[in-house]
Amino acid sequence: MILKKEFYERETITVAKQLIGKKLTRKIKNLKLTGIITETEAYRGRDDPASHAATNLTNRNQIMFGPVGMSYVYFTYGMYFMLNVVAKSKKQNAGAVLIRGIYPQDGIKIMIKNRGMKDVNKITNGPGKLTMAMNISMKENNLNLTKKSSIYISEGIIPKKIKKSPRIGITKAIDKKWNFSIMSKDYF
DNA sequence: TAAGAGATACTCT
DNA sequence: GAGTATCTCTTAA
Repeated sequence: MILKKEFYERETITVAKQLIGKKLTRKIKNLKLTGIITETEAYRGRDDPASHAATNLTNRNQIMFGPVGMSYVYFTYGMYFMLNVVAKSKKQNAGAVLIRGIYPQDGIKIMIKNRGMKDVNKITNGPGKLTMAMNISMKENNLNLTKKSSIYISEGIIPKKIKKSPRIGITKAIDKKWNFSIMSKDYF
């Protein structure tokens, strides 16, 4: 079951928490790569200084102001792509959830090849790593994740325990615990 | 095993 | 021109 648009049309933080344990699918031609989402972060709009959408509309962040359930891919640190899903309630002007980590399910061999390292526990446990393993780049920006296409998110497992932490790699609003994660042993 | 720094290019001011 | 929602390697203990 692919998650519908309504799933994303809620408070960004709620969506971030509920995306934990869901299944991310990436299709490349006849290849299928999937993984269980293990870590997410919520980024809101004007009320969140750490968010790209904290300032006015720009070329890069405009997707965060647009329709929910779309992908928001951007480039950072000169090397890495980040994968986000637009998610916000009707009251918010903007918002998105950063997918920070997955645990590989299908197509593990391909992901190992894309990453050039063998340890399955380390090939997709970071936002820059998973986009590399799944071959995600700016071409995957602004796609509809609620439809069966080259990327989508569907029902996965019910996580046992979700951990809350401050968000990673930011300097503003570090008091907000909007990072959610599970350990692989907490899947069931 | 932990800590530190370099790589590298795009976006906004 | 400065800063960045990161990763990996190197070094040292």
